[in-house]
Amino acid sequence: MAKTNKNQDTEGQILEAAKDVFQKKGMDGARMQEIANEAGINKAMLHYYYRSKQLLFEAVFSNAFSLLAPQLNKILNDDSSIENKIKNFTSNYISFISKHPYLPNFIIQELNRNPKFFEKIQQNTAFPTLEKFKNQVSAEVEKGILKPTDGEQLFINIISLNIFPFVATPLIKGFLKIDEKGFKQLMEQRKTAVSEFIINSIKK
Amino acid sequence: MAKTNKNQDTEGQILEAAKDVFQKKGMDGARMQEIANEAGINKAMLHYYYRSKQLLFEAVFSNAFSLLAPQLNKILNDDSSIENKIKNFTSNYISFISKHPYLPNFIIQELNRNPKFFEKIQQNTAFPTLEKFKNQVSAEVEKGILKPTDGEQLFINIISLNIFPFVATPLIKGFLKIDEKGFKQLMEQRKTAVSEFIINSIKK
DNA sequence: TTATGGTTTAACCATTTGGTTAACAAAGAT
DNA sequence: ATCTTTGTTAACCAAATGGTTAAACCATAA
Repeated sequence: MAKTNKNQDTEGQILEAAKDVFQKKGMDGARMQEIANEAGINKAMLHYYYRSKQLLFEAVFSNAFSLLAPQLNKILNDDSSIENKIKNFTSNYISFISKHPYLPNFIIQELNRNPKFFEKIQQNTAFPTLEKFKNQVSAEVEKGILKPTDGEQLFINIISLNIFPFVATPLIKGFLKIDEKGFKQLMEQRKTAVSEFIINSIKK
Repeated sequence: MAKTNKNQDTEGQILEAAKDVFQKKGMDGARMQEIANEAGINKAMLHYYYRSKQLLFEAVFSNAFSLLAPQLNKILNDDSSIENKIKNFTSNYISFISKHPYLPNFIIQELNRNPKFFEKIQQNTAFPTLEKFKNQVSAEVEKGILKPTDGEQLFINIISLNIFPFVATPLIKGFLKIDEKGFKQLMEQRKTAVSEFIINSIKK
């Protein structure tokens, strides 16, 4: 069994290895040889399947981004109340990122390196927009459910509180003098602490 | 006038150029030649004054970090009330970073690349600790000024809300469909919006 | 004036790195 | 069986890059 076909999904192995290396080291720090080693194949295969480092990188980046986009959609385009959305998003997002710890930093870093990537991605992925969220905030303010609140600022606050600790993990570990275990505990607490913090602030 | 001395502070020019290049491109993306060009001198001078890329980088990094540390001290080791600290810090920090936009991302990125830097820095710089802040939060909770609040989580929230938008600028510009001007406006609003948001949440 | 010492430069070097090539291997098609 | 296509590899290449060197430069102390 196994090994009937020659190409045991080499392409997939490459993408997997590339994901690991690129997410840990970034475009500039990553080495094609290291990706090949990690995939257990010859370096020439990387070019056979993906032509260039740049294209391989873009494949990984698109992939990562399209993993994150649906997460954001949960808060932007869903029909529950703002309060429920915040609760769900916070808890889900922290769970999700705990499984993909390099993801947010990778995306942010590479977006800073080359902001044009955003446009490139925007076309491929089904892209979340803010309109609905802003309207919903206005509506709930009007109804007296929320205090006067700017939807854009609220959106920034939500993603800041949820994403930042995973982007700045070493900084937080350093200041709080905690190790990986302590960090995980803290993030576990944040699944509820963050949404409470936000809701306390905006709910009338 | 001028040009009496041979070494017109070449060392300083190098550091300045290195700062620019390293902060924009990171350790891996930076090129010694580019730093030399930006400083308008021969590449060999970089090695004459700083021995190696690694050491030049560390000089820049230490410098950047010791610029940021005092900012954090404002919130950690100062005698005003929690509420006032948050107000002052938020406003000051956003002003400060607007003048050094690459700083937070640079530090976070390079700390992720090599978390050991933290220890290296911790020895040099007068290093802010969380003890005082945590005690103060507990005290104000006890006195009934604040709702029950965990000091560590509050600290994370404060720095998340203040720093994240500057780390993830391209992301935010993308989602909100705004340009540099719109972004600056938004950050200007945040000088008060963020502290109100936090205080609304924790004040009894 | 001329040694002297730090400063600066052009040329050079070894290594790394992304990418290519040519030969080979394994299936599938005929 | 043999031809053809696809997958895979070792060896190779040119460019880039961090770093070195030896000579030139130049302010100044003797």
